Amino acid sequence: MKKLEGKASGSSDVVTSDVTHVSDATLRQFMGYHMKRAFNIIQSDLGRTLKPFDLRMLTYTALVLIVDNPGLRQSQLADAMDVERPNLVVIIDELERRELIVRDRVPTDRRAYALKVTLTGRQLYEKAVAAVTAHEEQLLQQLDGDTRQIVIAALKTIETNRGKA
Amino acid sequence: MKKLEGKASGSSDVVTSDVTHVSDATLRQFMGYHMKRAFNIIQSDLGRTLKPFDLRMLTYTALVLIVDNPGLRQSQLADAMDVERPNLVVIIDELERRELIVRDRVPTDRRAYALKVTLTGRQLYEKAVAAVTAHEEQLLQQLDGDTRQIVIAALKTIETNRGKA
DNA sequence: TATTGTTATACTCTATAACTATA
DNA sequence: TATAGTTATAGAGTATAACAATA
Repeated sequence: MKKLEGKASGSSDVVTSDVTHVSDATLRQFMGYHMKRAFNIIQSDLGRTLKPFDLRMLTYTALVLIVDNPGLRQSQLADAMDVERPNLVVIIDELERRELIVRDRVPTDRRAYALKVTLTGRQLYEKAVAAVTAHEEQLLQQLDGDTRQIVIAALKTIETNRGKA
Repeated sequence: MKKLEGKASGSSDVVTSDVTHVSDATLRQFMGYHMKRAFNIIQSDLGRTLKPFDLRMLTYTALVLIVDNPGLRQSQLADAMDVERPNLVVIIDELERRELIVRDRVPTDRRAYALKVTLTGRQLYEKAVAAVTAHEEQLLQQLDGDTRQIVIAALKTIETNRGKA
């Protein structure tokens, strides 16, 4: 929580309602509050890192998953990305328009597409992954390996508890 | 990462591109990836918790900070919430329209408003905080106190590194 | 009947510029 | 001239219903 300077109420005690320091006492214990703030920063920071490649977090994630899983179908990718199928369509459209991936037909199921990276896509992937790795190293430089692992494990646990709360 | 069932390619080896399990090998090391997934879950889960009170994460956070900091100004609140001032206006509008808070004039600075909770607002606050606390307890039940503190400390560190990466 | 991808649509959150009234 | 709050607006992410083609 940022400590807000505010304007001191002066030497008099007449003005009683001036807030010179914002307290987040009630929120401090809530994971969601900290998560949101940290995620906002990661999101915008990562956006800056990906801008030179004309990628956003969503297009970057989709590209990486397609490279790692050639032949992936859109519904599988949507599931893996935790994105609704309709919202994935525009993401795939964009990657295809830029000729970073292709939509191949699946011979055994003519409803589906097998997503594959192109050479151009793979080259962009290499550069983008390197940039993101360097960026994360900067962002997390003060956290040691053990701490990172604890955090990642905790985040996965939260995932697992989805819907139970 | 959810393990996707996929359809087995059958007993033959002819179909080579069927993905039966989505690998996130490249993404697994990225904090931003896990953070996004966990935050999405917290966000939607929390939304469900706050729905009976007709609150969202943003209106809830604003209400709590106003209760904890009577007389807070909008610009201070925007700063504390990491929200742009224009975006806070509609949040405050909504809370005021529902008579949960009031915009009092600051006598010493007629440009500013001193935000204060009403009795109705305070009553909603009590119930909402209790519900959110219970919800978080459910969501984080598998994480012990030490782990939670490590995670929160890590999230704050990320906040502190804002813009450096 | 069920599933894959698609279209259309709506709502929320975020970000910027420009205005007003005060300081 | 700078600041507090506001208006307008645009972009991005998310969510649901309904459709055509195929299984």
